[in-house]
Amino acid sequence: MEQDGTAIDLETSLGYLLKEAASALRAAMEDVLRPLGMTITHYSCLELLAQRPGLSGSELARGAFVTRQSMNTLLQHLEREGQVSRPAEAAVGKVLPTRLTPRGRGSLAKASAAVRSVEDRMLAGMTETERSDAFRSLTSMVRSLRQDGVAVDGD
Amino acid sequence: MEQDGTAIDLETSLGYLLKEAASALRAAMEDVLRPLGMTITHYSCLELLAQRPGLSGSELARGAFVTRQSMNTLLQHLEREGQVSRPAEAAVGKVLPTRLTPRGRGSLAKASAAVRSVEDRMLAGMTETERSDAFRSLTSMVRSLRQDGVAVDGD
DNA sequence: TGCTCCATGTCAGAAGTCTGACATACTGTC
DNA sequence: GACAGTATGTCAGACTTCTGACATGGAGCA
Repeated sequence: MEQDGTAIDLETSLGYLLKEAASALRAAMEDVLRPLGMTITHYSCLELLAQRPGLSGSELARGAFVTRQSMNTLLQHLEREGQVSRPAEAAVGKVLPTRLTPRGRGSLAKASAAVRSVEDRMLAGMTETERSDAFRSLTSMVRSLRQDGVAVDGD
Repeated sequence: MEQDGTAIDLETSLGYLLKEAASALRAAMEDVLRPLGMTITHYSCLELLAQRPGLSGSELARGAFVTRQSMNTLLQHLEREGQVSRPAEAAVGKVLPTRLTPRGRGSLAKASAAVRSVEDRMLAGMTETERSDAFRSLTSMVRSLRQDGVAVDGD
């Protein structure tokens, strides 16, 4: 039971460091979104819809890195609150294209500014080289990890 | 409501890319840990204890990037299952130093091997330059984001 | 000593997300 | 046309984590 070879050194593990960075970003985003009564998934959903109106629930789920069931719960909530709108029935297939309402756009404007301040702070603490290195290496990490079926929506 | 300046371009956002990479890693780890009946936080807790025996609940929480309340729930569960042990009362202060039991070490051995396979796959898909670039830029991101109070345990 | 401040452990309840399951609709393959 | 395979939306239930709150113990300071 004492094989040293199987242990993972957390101090030098790239996976641990990635988790640490993601955790720091998540905490910082939650800090600025909480005063607005918004969660990260909530914000992500609105931001995705602003950039690509008409996205389906499943597409939004993939873009926000949650299951389509979780996104469905959120969408029903947002629809009741009047932040998004969906047709009662699908025009074609089962896909229900979702769109932002003016109210949703208003919520997003505040949230987007708050999130931008976090991202700006993050970028301000990095050199130009570090930024492009981060972009390149993170892209490579994603590609490596996606080799087999490791989709978020795993059913 | 239509200020283009406030929107965040998800395609080029380093924050979004970081979340994407972390999500891919999380999904890959869950895929290999689920057959072992273990969650990521569960595994993280055991791995931390293996490297630094006697860690307190709060310290484990910080190391696993969850609140101390969540870690407490997990520790009570692990204690009932006989994977970790804690003294009934604190020797000094309120701190309850936690240690792995032989059973816990056994669980960790399997989990650690599984997680290592994921990390190896990730690293195998990256060049040596990308690995060191990732380490450097992620460290910089963490430092930038930690500037103000963005601790995991936020109370 | 007495006081304030901070860290820890814990309980209770709420919120978010997940897995499992089902019905339905499109796609391509024979 | 018939079929299997895949994708979507949804419901139900369970699990994990979170926020809020409280009590306790140590550290620093007047």
